[in-house]
Amino acid sequence: MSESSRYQPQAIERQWQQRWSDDQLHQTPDAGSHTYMALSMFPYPSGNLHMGHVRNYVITDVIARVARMRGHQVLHPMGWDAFGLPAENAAIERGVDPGAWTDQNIAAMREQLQRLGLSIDWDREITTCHADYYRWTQWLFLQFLDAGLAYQKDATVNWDPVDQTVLANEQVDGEGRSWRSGAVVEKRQLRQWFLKITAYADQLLDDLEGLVGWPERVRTMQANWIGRSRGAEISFPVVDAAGNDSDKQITVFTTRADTLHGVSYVVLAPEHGLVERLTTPDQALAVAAFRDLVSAQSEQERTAEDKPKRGIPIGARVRNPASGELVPVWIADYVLAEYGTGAVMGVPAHDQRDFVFARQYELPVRQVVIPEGSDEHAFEGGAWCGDGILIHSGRFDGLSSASAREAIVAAAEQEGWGRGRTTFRLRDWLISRQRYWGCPIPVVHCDSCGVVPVPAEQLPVELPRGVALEGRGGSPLAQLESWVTVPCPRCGKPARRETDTMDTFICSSWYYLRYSDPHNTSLPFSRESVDRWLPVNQYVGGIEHAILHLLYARFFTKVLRDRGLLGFDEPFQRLLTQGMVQGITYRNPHSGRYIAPADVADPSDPRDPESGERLDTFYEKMSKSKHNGVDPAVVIDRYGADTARMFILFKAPPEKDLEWDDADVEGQYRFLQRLWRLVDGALQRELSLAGLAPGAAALAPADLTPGERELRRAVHGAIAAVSDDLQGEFQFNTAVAELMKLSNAMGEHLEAASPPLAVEALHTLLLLLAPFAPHLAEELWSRLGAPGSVHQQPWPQADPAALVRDTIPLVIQVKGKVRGNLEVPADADKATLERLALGSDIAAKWLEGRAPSRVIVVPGKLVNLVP
RNA sequence: GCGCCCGUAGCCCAAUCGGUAGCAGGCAGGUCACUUAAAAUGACUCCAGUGCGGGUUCGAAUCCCGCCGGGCGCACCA
Repeated sequence: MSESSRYQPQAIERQWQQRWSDDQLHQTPDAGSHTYMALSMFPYPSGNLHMGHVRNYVITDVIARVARMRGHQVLHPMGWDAFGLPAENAAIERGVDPGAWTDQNIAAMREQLQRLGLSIDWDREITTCHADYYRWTQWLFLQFLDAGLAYQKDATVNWDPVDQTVLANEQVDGEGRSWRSGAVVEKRQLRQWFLKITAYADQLLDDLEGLVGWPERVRTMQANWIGRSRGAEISFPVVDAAGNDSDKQITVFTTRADTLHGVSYVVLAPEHGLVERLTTPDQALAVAAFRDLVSAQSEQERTAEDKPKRGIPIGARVRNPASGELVPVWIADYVLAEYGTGAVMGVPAHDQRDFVFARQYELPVRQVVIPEGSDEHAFEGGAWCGDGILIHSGRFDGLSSASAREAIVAAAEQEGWGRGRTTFRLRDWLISRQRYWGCPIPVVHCDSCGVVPVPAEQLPVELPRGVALEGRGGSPLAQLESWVTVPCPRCGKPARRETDTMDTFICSSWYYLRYSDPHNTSLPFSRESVDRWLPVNQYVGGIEHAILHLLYARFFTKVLRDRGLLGFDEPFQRLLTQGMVQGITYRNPHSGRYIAPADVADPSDPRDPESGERLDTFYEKMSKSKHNGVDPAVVIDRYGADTARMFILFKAPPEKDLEWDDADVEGQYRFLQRLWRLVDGALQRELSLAGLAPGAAALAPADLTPGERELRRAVHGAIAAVSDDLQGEFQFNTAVAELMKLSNAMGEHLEAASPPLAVEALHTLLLLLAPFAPHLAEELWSRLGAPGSVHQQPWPQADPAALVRDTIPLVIQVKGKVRGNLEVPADADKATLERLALGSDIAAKWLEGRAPSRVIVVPGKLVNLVP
């Protein structure tokens, strides 16, 4: 018979990848309604596959493979988020063509990806920077334009001085830094294109509730970002010097209409449009100086919470529409022009910021709400910001805050000085970018006709090639006069193309839809295809897109639904946010320098190779600058893709961070070798899966030896456990552990087992292994003579009969403490268990003859005797 | 400041409804076997009482309260 052999992944992996590709094993079926779409967030083609990618795609691959074995028609595609600044920067630095550079990177990365043995349907690959894709990005933009959801406006926007372009709010972090370049953004006044995402704010928020397959924290992050706040707008008429109402008024937004009678001043944002018109001549100079001061501050300085609040009265006064009282108008740096109405009412008694401000400028503090059940609240520490009962509020006295808010809004609406209103923190999405390597915005500016959309049949508006990129700022396209000047599509007179390109997040807001119909040349996708495959059953990607991409994609889906292009509300049914891959990191605590692990002689006592200083050791996200990265290609070269896959899946639960550890990789490699030897041993015995009729289920349990029964229990226990780990929450780490357990049990019992049982065990092992280590499973499947591909087999079913035990160890507790075990029949009822327990030596010893006052019986588990 | 998540052996991690904390699994360590030796392999094995303090319960890693430590989000949003 065959000689024993060694597991050599390098020899088998490429061969199977080729075979699968030749056999079109991963092609998406076009018939059937039992569809399943498994999707990874597509990568930016940097040219280098890193471990984070590997983790992402391996997780999705296992999900796709299991779905296939469970009988679904599976769509598991891949594509490239291929517009973006790295290509343009490479062009500027090295003079290469961004398109060619990107295509090269894609080729390199595709090659690396294919080495992982992913079951991707490459026929559906999409690339966002290719005209056959971005043509439809432009087409969709025109849909937004047509729906009134795309518009231009002058606005204060975030300018990234490093990347030389504007950014959306979502792309600036809490410290005011660009998500890409890390540079602190500047504020600029520019005319820009926006998408009206705020029109969908309510839906985007409300529908989060239905996304039960999403991690709670992603949903909260989005809810926070959208930031709905229900309140009221109240208008304060501006009065003239004599105290009579003028035709002007200041409208404030408040969530605390109940505190209206406590207003002691009204504050405008320094940038508010009314400031100039309302400032009295005697205050004009001071106001101008103050506004200069404020505008000189960065956003960050201005919004720091601990910063003292500064303000100045502008001389005007307004009348409180509820009390008739006249109060002064101020401007202050703590009021933001962009939020609400850019104006607030100052209620020092009931708002901490107003309180601080009032103390500083000696403005009156008037209490109009008292905590329920108390008298007056002392204002030593600050404002009373909770709800309570109204006082000093005229006709609203005695109402609770909640009912007062309603009553005051009702009165305001009736009397015409206010109304209920909801505001959002969410801003419209700024999508213009002053860069070259992006999707051109398909509009033309005509002196006679204004903004004219490029007619759909003229799409794509192709990105001109051979543009000189110098990185000097300003839209590179604007310098290409021959491209810019076009006849107006409407009147034919000379007009100018829009020279900004779109935010690349637009491209990624709909790519998942295109996979359903990637070669469609008359539409971005057909309604039939998109409704057949989408929404995505399982989406997998990094948490860093919790707000950005995931919010934009949800917005797009809703708009396209309203345009009749698709028939669902949400794009991603379930979302798995995988954790980071971290590498061991050494840093010299004095110099702050990162030391590559290869330069650390003794990991148990890490020293700086130059100075000999002791190094700090920790795990951090892999990155070039920290020298803590592990190259997937190196791991695959050494151990094979299956080992890399198994390690990544086993080392940590998918949503947790994973600490890369070479020793553990080695351990996984050993496990796969054990499997190989296990099968090798079976081949020595001339066992075969050729007939594939295990027939073990037909064997009466009574005919089995104890070892065989143990083996069957292990086999079917593993089926049950792995199946369970792979549905609902994905617990790949415990699923792999179950495989190890099974292999351990097989190591123990396989040799002594009769052929049908051994065959059943081997068969099952390979089926369960297939999604995790697809090459090895296929190779062993083939070596055992089984027909076809292991990847086209149905997922195994556990036989409940195999799991049944005759006796179980019953735990005897006395007063909740474990005192011993008793072997009892597995099917014994409560009364029997109680009798057995009470009659046991354990009970006799610990109860010392007393009868228990209480007996708790948990069938199949334990009996607790309480004296 | 507000909200969410996490804390179990030296390390990574398990533990349906609250029901024997690990014959879940792995890494590292130790002993032994095989070997001339080593590697590889196999067998056995050491190690925690679940961050801390209370509470509920017959019984708490699991539920509740308060702390400590770590991570994340939001934060002058009216």
